[in-house]
Amino acid sequence: MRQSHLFTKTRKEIPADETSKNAELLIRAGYVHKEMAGVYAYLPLGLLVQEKIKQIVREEMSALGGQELIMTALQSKELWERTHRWDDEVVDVWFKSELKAGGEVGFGWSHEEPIGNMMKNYLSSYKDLPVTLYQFQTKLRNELRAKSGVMRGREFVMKDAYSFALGEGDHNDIYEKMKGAYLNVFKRVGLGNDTYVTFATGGAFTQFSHEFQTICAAGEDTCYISKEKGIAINAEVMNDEVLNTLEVTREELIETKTAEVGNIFNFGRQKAEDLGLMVKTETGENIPVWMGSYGIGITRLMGVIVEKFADEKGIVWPEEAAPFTLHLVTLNTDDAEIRDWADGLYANLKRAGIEVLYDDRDARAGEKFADSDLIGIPYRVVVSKKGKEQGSFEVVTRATGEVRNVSEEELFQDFAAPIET
RNA sequence: CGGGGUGUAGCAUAGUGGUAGUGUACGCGGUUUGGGACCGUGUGGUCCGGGUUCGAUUCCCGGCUCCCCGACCA
Repeated sequence: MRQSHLFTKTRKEIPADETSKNAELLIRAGYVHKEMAGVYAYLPLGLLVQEKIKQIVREEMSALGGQELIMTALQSKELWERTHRWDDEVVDVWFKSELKAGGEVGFGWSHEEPIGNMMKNYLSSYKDLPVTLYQFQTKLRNELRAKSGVMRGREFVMKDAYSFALGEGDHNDIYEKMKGAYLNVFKRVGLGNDTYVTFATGGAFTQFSHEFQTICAAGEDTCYISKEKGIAINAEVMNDEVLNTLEVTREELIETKTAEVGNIFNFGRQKAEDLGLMVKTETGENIPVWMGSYGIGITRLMGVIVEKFADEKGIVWPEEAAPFTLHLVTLNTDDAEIRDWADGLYANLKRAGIEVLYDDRDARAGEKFADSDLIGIPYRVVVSKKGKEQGSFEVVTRATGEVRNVSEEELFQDFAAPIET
């Protein structure tokens, strides 16, 4: 994409109404627009990042047999009443509205009930199981207090998955696969070393649920972590009994601020029983199915990535989450020869399937570099008169600041996308 | 939801009971051109409703907004 066509602009000033690093940088660099407290629009650059993260999640969900769908934003009052979760006293994040024809609807803050209910149409025999579904949905939650930029909004994108299995064995199999898939996701977006499978409140069906907590100063949770044992315990369940169960001592654990980037939850048969989601067994008996639900906050994950990798100059995207792989920055744009050279390189890079943002603007070097640092694309390729004389480009790694001078041939060797076979 | 604060131009800010100033961004002219350059010039603004007053952006009341702390986060 040509940067001269990008409608967003960067800003030098820090927005007065943002104190979180993620929102400050995402706004300054032109990734998001704040519509109201806790509600952000995703602009072209922000949408590219969001789609990158979604694609990673999609690949991992697909790999374990998940099927993608999309449920509705409007939800049935009667359905939620059936599971006693319509009442504002029980669920305090509901947005609700009225139908003109009469009756109330809710705006989806979760989709466990609707998806479980819907599956009554499609699951009738043990032969239909197991099945895992997932979606990317904008969740609407009437939070009393939005905060931490995109990390805790009233409107946010979540990947939620739901599994349906005949028995505990099959369920556990899916659950463990899901755990592995989640770890792959966090590894791929560069958070592998700082993300822990965390023991947290289990609810009615199991002693624990598992959260995926990433070490992050801007996070809202507190965990006790042992790096050596790879164990993390959410402060909310931390006690002697839990320590004994997990065979770990208090002294081994370090108290750390974390952000919850995902969770996986086992409902047992209870949820299906509440909803009347039954299948026939081999012997003709009707039994409720075993359900699990699995979430990843896509937009929160984006915020966590910004928080963790940004430096004093701006955002630093890990390669797999970056809106583009290369930031092609051309200097000396008043020189037609240089401009043609850069235009040609841009065309070739695109043809080679490399994702590139081309800063073709007629601006000074300082401004272009400052913008490039702020936007945070992993590699910057500088085209200049100086380089032209030497027949090379300068490649700067955003994360480390490392500078290399490479020929066009070397550039393509380094960045050309592998041919899909 | 309890407590505290806030609101002036696209953004960031100053100031005042009597013509609202600066930076940035933006337009135009010129000098520059490898780390947000400079000179000149121009466009653009007091959250909403009520009250006090000859006159309110300023003072008072109410509302809304946004931010922070706490609570909440199944």
